[in-house]
Amino acid sequence: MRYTGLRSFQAVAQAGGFTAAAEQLGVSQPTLTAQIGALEAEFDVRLFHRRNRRVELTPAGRDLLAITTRMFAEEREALEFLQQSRELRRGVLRVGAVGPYHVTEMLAAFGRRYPGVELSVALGNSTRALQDLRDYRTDVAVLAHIDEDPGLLAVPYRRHPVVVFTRTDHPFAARDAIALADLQGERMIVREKGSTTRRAFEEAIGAAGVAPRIVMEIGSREAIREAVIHGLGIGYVSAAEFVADPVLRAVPIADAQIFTYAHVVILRERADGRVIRAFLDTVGGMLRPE
Amino acid sequence: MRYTGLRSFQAVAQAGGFTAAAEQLGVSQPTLTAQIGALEAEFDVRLFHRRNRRVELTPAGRDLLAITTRMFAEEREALEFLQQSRELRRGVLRVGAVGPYHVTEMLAAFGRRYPGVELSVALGNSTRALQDLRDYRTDVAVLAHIDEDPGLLAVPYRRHPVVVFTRTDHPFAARDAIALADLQGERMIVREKGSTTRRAFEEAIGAAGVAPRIVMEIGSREAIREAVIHGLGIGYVSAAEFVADPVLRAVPIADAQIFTYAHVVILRERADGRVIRAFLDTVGGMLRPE
DNA sequence: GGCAATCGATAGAAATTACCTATGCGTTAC
DNA sequence: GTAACGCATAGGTAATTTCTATCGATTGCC
Repeated sequence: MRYTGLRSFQAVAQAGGFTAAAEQLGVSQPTLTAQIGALEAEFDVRLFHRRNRRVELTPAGRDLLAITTRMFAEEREALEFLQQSRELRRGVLRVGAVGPYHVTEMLAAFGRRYPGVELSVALGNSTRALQDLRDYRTDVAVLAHIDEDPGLLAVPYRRHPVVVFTRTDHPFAARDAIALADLQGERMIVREKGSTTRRAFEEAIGAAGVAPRIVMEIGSREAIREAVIHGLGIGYVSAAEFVADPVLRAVPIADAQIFTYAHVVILRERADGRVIRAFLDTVGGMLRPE
Repeated sequence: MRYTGLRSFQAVAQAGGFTAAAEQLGVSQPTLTAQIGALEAEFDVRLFHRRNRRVELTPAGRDLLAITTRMFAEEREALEFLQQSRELRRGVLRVGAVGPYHVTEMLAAFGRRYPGVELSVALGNSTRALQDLRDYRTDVAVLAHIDEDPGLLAVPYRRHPVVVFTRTDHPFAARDAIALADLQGERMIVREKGSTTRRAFEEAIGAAGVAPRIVMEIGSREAIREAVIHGLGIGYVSAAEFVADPVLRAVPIADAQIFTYAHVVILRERADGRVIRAFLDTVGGMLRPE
C-alpha cells in the first residue's frame, strides 16, 4: 500500500489533478482517489485540498512531494540500470586467460559490439584461471587446456600448429619445413609435464616412433626461448606464441598435424547468463580453426 | 512487481541470505525466492550467485544495491515524515487574525504542546482573514465577527466588556464606573458601521433609549484613540483592546452587559483536519469567557 | 441564464499480485 | 554419517490493486 499510495500521490501532485495523473499513469481515476484517500486516512494527513474542481497541495503535501520526487528518481534509476543491463549497454565481463594472445582479440571484438560493458582480464596460469572461473571471480576463461570436468563447457576457439624453432645457424633454419623424422636424435628443449603443447608434441612423435634427445625441460616459454638462443638445442612452440628474434627461425613440421587449441571455457551452470551468452556469440563469429 | 522485487532484493542483499532477509522482512523465504527470481527473469540479469548454500552479489547486483539503498532511504524518510505528521511532531498551522491580542496567547499554548509544528500568523482585517480562511491560505481565523455562513464553524473563545474611555480631564475619568444613562448627549466618537464593537454598543444604548451625540465616525481603533486624546469626545473600545495612555482613562459601564467576543473560526469542511483539531483542542482548554 | 463538459468521489466487482505451507535437494557442520 | 541449514519448487490462498458504472458538483460556453 505504501508504495502504491506514494506513487499515486507523486503522480497527482505532478500532473496537477487526479484525472490527468490517471491517464499519465495508465490507471483509472477512481484508483487514484482510493489510494490517496487511503494514504491520507492511514496517516490522518491531508495532502491535497480538493477545492471544487481543482486540487492543490497542502503544506504537508509539498513537503512530502520533495521526498517522493527524490525517491522515484532513484527508482527510475534502478529500473534504467536493469534495462540497460538487459540490453548489455552496461555490465561487467571478467575474463581469465593464460596469455594475452587470443583474449585481446576477443575482447576487442566484444568491446566494439558492447561498448557499455566494462571489461577486465586476469592473466595467470591455467589452474588459477580455472579456479577463478569456478569461484565466480571471472565469467570466462581462455585456455589451451581442456579439463574433463562436466561442470565446464569448452568451446574451441582457434588452433595453431606447433612449430619447431632453432637458431639461424642450425641446419633446419634454411629449410621451409622439416619432417617429424628429422627430429630423430635432435637435441631438444621441452616444456614441463602438463604443458598442453608438450602433450600434443609427444603424442605426435610417439605415434611416429621418433625419439629426439631431450636435453632440458623448462617450465617457461620464455626460458626455453633463451635456451635455444644460447644454442642449447631446438625447441617447439605453438605458432601463435612464437616471438620473432633475429637469431631464431620457426620451422613448420610438414608431415604431422600437431596443434594446440585455444578454448573459451565457461561454467556450464552459467551458460545462460546474458553477458556470457553475448561473449560466446561474439567469439562464435570469430571461430577460425587456423 | 517492480517495487516488491526491489525491496526483496535490497533485503536479501543486506541480510546476506534469503532466509535471514525473510525473517527480517516478516515474509516467508519462498516469497523472496520467487520475487527475486521474477526480477532476474524480467531483466535477464543475475543479481545473486547462488553458490551452494551461500548467496553473493554479482557485479550487477552490487551496482543495483547502491541505487536501491538510496531509494529505500528516501522511502523511509517519506514514511517517517507522514508518521511525524500524524503525531503532529511536524506540520504547519497558519492563523489569520484581526489583532495580536488573543492569537498570541493561543499560539503560545499550541507551540508549547506541539513544538514541531511551524506557526504563522497573518494579521489583517476580518474580511481578509475570512477570505484567507476560505481560500485555504490559513487554517484558522481569530475574529470578533461572526459570519452566518453555514460553511464556517465559530467557537467562542473569550468575551470582553466594552468600556468607555476619556481624557483624564473629563468628568467620567474620576469615576469607578458610569451608567449607560450618563452617556445621554455625550460627545462620542464611534467606529465604522460593521464594527462588532459598534454593533454591540448600539444595541445596548438602543435598548436603554440612550442617545449620545455622535461627533465623528472613524474606521480605526488607533485613530479614535488619537481623537479622544485630542479632546474631540469620548470613545468606546473592547477592554482587551484598550491601550493605556497617561491622558486616557478607561471607565466600565456598570449597568449594561456589552461584550465583544473573540471567536476561533474554521471552515466546517476542514473541522476534521488533524492540526485544526489539535488547535481547537488546545484552545478549548483555555476557554474563559471574561 | 441554462446546458454541456469536466473533475473528483463512491460503490461494488473482477483481476492481478503477493504470500504461505509443504516439500525437495544439495551442502555444511558436528 | 547424520542432522541442520539454506535455497528452490509446487500448488493454493489471501490480499491488494484496479476496473466499470454512476453520482454530485462546478466551470465554461453560447
